[in-house]
Amino acid sequence: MARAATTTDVFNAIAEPRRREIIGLLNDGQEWAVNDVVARVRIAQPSVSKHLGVLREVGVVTVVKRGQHRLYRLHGAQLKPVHDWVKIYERYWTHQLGRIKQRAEQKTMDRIARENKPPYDPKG
Amino acid sequence: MARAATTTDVFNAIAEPRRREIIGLLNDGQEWAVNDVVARVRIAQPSVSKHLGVLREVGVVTVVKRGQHRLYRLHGAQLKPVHDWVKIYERYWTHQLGRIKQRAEQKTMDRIARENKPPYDPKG
DNA sequence: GACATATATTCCTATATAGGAATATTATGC
DNA sequence: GCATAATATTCCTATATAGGAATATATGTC
Repeated sequence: MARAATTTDVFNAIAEPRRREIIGLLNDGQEWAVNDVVARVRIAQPSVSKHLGVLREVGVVTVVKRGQHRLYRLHGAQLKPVHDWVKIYERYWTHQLGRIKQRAEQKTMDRIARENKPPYDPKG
Repeated sequence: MARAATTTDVFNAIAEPRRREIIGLLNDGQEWAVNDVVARVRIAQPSVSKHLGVLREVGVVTVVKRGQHRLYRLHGAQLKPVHDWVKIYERYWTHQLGRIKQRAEQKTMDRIARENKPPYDPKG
């Protein structure tokens, strides 16, 4: 099987750094014509159109026609699943204990982990 | 150019849902042997090994050998860049205004956006 | 209608997957 | 040393990119 399409979900869509860059631009709450983006990120216009297309397919941007322009707007709420997912792991970098205390806690976890393993029977 | 390698950064690594699933398992603070993971997620062992390899390359998991086992442990701090990035967009879904107020605010933003555009000169 | 502007689409290529199957590697027990 | 267990690696294939180049499709202007 190949890798999932970039349009499969928002996780795949934002894996591409240029798409994150574009999302960052649109975060000013304004509507952006394609050429506005082009002028800022210095990616060729067809590539920008394609990236915007991917973002639109996953709902991260919306688009309206106005004259010969297509105005893109960020629909940031679509990024929530990423936030929800990664938030689960927040405690790994926030809630800063001192290094020493942290290491002690780590050792405790190690011991507990060893005592409790295995959490289930692979052959069950 | 092809898509960036899954091991390029953590954004690419977590785009694959099965890898996120594995990360979720390891979040119990314990060490997991490969077969423990295999028994839980019902992906073939070679695939699990490969997924763990990708996660290891981007530093999301660490591994130690113990006997014939390889014990994988989550190093969740490596997920911080994802959190930092997506946190920028938190205001799109938290800080809940009522629907009506939200829509009014939206219209205000629309007007401001129109008045202020363009924020720079594409031909400058 | 001719022409320019804004944007999308098509065609191309190199590259890299994810999974399956088979096999290799490493460690353990006897 | 041999069988077994645990894990990694290799080989295969279908698929899907991202970007470049060229072109197509509106739309606006005179």
